[in-house]
Amino acid sequence: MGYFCIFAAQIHQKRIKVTMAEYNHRAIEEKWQKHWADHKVFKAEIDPGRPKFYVLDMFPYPSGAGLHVGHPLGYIASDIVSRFKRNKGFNVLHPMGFDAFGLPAEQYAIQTGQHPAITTEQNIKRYKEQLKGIGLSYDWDKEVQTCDPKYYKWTQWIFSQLFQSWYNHDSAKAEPIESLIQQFKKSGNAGINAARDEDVPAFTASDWNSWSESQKESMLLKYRLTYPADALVNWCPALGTVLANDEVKDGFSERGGYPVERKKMRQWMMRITAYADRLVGNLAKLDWSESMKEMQTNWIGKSYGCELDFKVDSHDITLTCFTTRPDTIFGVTYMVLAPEHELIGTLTTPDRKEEVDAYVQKAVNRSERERMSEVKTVSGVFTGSYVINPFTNEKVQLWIADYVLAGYGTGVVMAVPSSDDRDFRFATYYGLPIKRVIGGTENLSDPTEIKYGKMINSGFITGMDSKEAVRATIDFAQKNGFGKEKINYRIRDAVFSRQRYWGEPVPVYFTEDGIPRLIPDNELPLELPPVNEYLPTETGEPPLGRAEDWLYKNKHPYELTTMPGWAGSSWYFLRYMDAHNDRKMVSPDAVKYWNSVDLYIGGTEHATGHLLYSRFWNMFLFDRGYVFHEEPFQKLVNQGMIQGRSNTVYKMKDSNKFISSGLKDSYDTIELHVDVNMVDNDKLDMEAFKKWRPEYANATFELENGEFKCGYLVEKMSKSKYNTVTPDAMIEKYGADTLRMYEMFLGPIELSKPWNTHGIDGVAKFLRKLWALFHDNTGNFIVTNDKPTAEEYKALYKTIQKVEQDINNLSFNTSVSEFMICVNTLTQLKCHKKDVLEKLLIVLSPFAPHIAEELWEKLGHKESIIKAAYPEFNPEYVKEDSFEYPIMINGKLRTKITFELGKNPREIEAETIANEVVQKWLEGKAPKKVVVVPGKIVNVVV
RNA sequence: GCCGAAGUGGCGGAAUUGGUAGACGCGCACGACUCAAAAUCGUGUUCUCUCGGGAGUGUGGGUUCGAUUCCCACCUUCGGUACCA
Repeated sequence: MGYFCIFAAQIHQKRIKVTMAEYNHRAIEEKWQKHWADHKVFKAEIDPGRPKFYVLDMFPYPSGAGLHVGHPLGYIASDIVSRFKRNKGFNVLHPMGFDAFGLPAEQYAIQTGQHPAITTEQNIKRYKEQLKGIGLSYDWDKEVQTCDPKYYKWTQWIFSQLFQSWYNHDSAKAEPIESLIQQFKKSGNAGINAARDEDVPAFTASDWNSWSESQKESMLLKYRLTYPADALVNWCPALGTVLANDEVKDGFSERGGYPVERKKMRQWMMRITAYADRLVGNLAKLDWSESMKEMQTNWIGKSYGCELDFKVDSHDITLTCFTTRPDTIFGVTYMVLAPEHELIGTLTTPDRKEEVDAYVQKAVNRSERERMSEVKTVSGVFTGSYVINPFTNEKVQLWIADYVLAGYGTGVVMAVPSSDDRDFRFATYYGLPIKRVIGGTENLSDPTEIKYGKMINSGFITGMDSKEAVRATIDFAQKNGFGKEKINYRIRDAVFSRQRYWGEPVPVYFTEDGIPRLIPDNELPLELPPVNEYLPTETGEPPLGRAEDWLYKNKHPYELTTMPGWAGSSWYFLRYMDAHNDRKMVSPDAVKYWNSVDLYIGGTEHATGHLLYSRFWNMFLFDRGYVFHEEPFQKLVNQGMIQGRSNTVYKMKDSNKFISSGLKDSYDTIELHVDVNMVDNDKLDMEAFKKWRPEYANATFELENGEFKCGYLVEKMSKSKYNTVTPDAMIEKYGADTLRMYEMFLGPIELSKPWNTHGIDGVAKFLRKLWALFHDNTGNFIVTNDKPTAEEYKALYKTIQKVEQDINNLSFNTSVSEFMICVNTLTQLKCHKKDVLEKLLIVLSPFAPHIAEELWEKLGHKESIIKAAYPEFNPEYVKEDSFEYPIMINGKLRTKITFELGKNPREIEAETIANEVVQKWLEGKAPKKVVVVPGKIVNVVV
């Protein structure tokens, strides 16, 4: 590898000396990056006199591998917008920081004993160097790092605010907990419509007032927006921590891919469910992609329906089920409980006990993964009890089955085999009755094929339409007191505890009664204590249990779990506005001015994690008056992933001979990955390959057409596949400006595509051409003060117009094309005019800022091009003289007619076109008949 | 299974509200300059053909004078989600 780099660099330098003597990207880029940093050119300060624009990148987790060429795609796009907006006169806030708490640094610490802060710091340093090398216009004075105590002081402070708040559904916002206490004192909890735990008993004011401090506190925990609970969580034994739902994919951890199991543990929770309705409802107002909104909508999973009460036969028990299809109530032929349901013991008849116990045991012990892999299999058991359908007074069997989830609705389902697939499969398997209630299903072998229609066999709703029947049944149930309208959500409260070291400590300690108490704001931050090892303790406590003498006021134990990765990232966009404020999370003046993010660029992978949690926290802070906009991210763009393009060679088995790709089928070969840096356009550099590994030193090659061709694969970029391309290598070879433009040229930013270094030459050529156009053979800068011709202006203004449109649509690939066309045209016209260059540079500067600054300076400007005003588009020069419009003759022939400028064909009266045709078509031979198709086209009959 | 996005030359990708499909770049071929190579510049490059044309934007239909664009059905790829009642 080392050998190869030297080799490649030599080849490359030779080329540069000969061909690009003048355009020295290294010197230019170094010069301007230093200039920008020294003069703090991108510093953004509150300026009420200027309009603001906030452009945000999703800040990275600084991993040990550094950035590869795929990471900066979104950063370059947002940088172009930032620089463009600055030229347009906006005061642009464009910050960067680091999401620095996280598992990889901690795993590394476990292996090496090195404090994660040290590796994190090293990685951040490397990231910053790489980012600066690309010439991104960040205001580094606003940098934040989530692991910095000065930052996480405020993460802890937000936690405290959540702890001291409850959600009032009547006012539809979070309120201070004091207002709840006042109501409890006055009238108990009757009439309070709060987001709270399910198991809250009713109590009166005198109950409340008679309670001890501990009793009151335990009750308040059921209302607070963050609260401890014994929750069934996703436990990952390999990582030794719990994971949030969005961190689990198909039963495996998203990071590391370790198996995850269900386990009941005491956890801090975030009452995000309180905000479910607003989180869904607000999506309509946001300028996000439909797919992104869809993902969040599905994740929140709002469904309309009702709860219905079923009395259990010969018990004084009522089972409540949730259904979205109360209209099918007359088709209920049995009822099902989740295996975790708490009443199973009571409801199982003695003769069924043994079988039920065995089933429940099996179902509950099964891991999430097993349960998922057996999705389509049917299993269940009869309890021996019966329930009574409140609409028909019919007795139906009560079953237990694992297709019913304890966590959704009430854990009880009314089964309608004739309209639900799962119920149908279950009923068929166990021979339970099936009663058809929807018209049209009478003769179907699978009645679930028709889900909506006219109700049949359904008592008083027979003949109604499904929709109508839903309304009627809900009304009926409400009137008779055995049901109520209900909206159910799929989303669960978020688990907020991690059994980990490298995260924000939860600012809580416990008093003797086991009640959590907040650490006062003025004592924050609660800093991470040193520990001798980053593993859980022998007694199974989180790593913080190892911290010696770590007690609040020397006597109260602290909370030992830490916050999850998403805590720090859920509000960082606010901190950037006022990054160094040590008295407030962010000053009201700063939030008032910068308000919300105008453009947010990042990957789709955060749809149900970061982007949802951030909206939740921001909404909460809005409710409590700390920020002034409900939604944090107005416009969101998801950049695609850049995959790696791996190259492979085919080695003959039992030989050191390699076969060129096209010939491989005639031999028995094995496919091996080779470093893509030794391959150019799938042609292998054989000398470099021989030096790559000692075992290949005497390799031989079977060539085709005199060269050795490699195969290729599109895969994730990774070191082990030798397909990583770093921005550093590209910048060294081609320069940052070329890299920036090439990444944009690759295609629409939303699209995922493999990286292919090959096409970068085209962009590099463009910049060299631009440079060459304004320099003579000896390297002297040449511009003239002549007034540009109309033709030259046309080339320029077309580009100005197109690029401005493109930036507004974020379609940068076509802008790059446009620049190429412009420079090619100017080269052909031999245009060295100052006026043209000046305007072109301003338009180009967001894309290729270094070369633009350099030429700008050569033009004699003292101020950075950042401060230059974006040139106005002058339509005078771009006007076409005429346009052509297709004409139909005799309904068949087609020709074109040329029209004067300024008239869109659709704006011209069809008759006018017809007249033109009469005059111009077939000179001397007037059409016999002109047919006008209204609003469309003229059909001329000759 | 459900939801969403997308299918255009050898490749990445262009194409306003339906109006000359393939912009721009890569690659390839030829030419100029070179002793030569690189670089640079120029020409050509969807396929096919009997050189007049014919076919062509995943497939099959439809609407239209006209469809990459709109409608219906299907196929493929990618992303999300999955016993959510």
